Amino acid sequence: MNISQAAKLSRLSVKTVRYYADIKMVEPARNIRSGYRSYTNDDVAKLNFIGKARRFNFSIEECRELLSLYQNKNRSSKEVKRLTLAKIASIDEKLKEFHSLRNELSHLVNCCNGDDRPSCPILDELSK
Amino acid sequence: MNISQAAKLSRLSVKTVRYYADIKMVEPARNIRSGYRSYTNDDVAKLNFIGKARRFNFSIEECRELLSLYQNKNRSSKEVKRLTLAKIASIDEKLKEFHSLRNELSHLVNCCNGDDRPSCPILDELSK
DNA sequence: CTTTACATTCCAGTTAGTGGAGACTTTATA
DNA sequence: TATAAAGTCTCCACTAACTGGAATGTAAAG
Repeated sequence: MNISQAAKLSRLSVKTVRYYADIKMVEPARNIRSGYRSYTNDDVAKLNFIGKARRFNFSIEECRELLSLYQNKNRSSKEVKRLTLAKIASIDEKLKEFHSLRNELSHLVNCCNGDDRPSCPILDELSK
Repeated sequence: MNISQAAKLSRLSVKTVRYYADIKMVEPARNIRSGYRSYTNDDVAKLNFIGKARRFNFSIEECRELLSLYQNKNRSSKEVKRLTLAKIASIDEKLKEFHSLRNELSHLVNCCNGDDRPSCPILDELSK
């Protein structure tokens, strides 16, 4: 199938699918006459896999690792679990950061009148 | 003072301070003989302000807005409060996303043996 | 006078794509 | 069959907010 069909089936944009070909993540065969990329169902399965992994916040490089584990039928689940635990840890870090940011900002907002006068505890804090 | 002194006082890197000059956020005077950037205490205060706002997750463009409000002694606190509330809302969105990611991933991890056998519910989910 | 430290500009790379131009192929319509 | 429209190709530029490095220039110290 052509790229737009593969894109539709994997719910990715054509541009993204082409990008994944460029970075050698999912390299389809080529139609010799037209030069068009020619995707198999297997290629689409890989695209789907990557799309889902990306939505799970795995980076492109992590997707590459997962994809190679996915394709290796003799792999152990240990490595996959390790990657996933690392991802959870990094998400936890971001959660912590954002939680504390949220707290600080909402504290400041609560102190700010938000009226037409110039006095502003938010700016005061930022300039300390 | 020269750029490295300004960088030290504002706890930013020299590269970053130079970058803020390039994008016309904090444009110092120049020493005519050497061409070196010459920072005043006021410039350092601005750098500090930006550094803090960046740590609060405000984008460069938002920093620009905040900085102009900061410098306008007749500003109303309304606008600052509006920007800050919008920032809180966007942080809340990210928190939500990351929370649900975390839940899904930790569910998968709990289902995965993490041993030397190939069976892996994480990969199974990603390939669905 | 030379070494060293600090400064300058400019170019490239980072992440993960997205947008657009210009050219070519395929498909649909008149 | 001619033409128009749709799909695809490659290549380049842009996004955010810096960071790293090269080549070059200036200032301070010994």
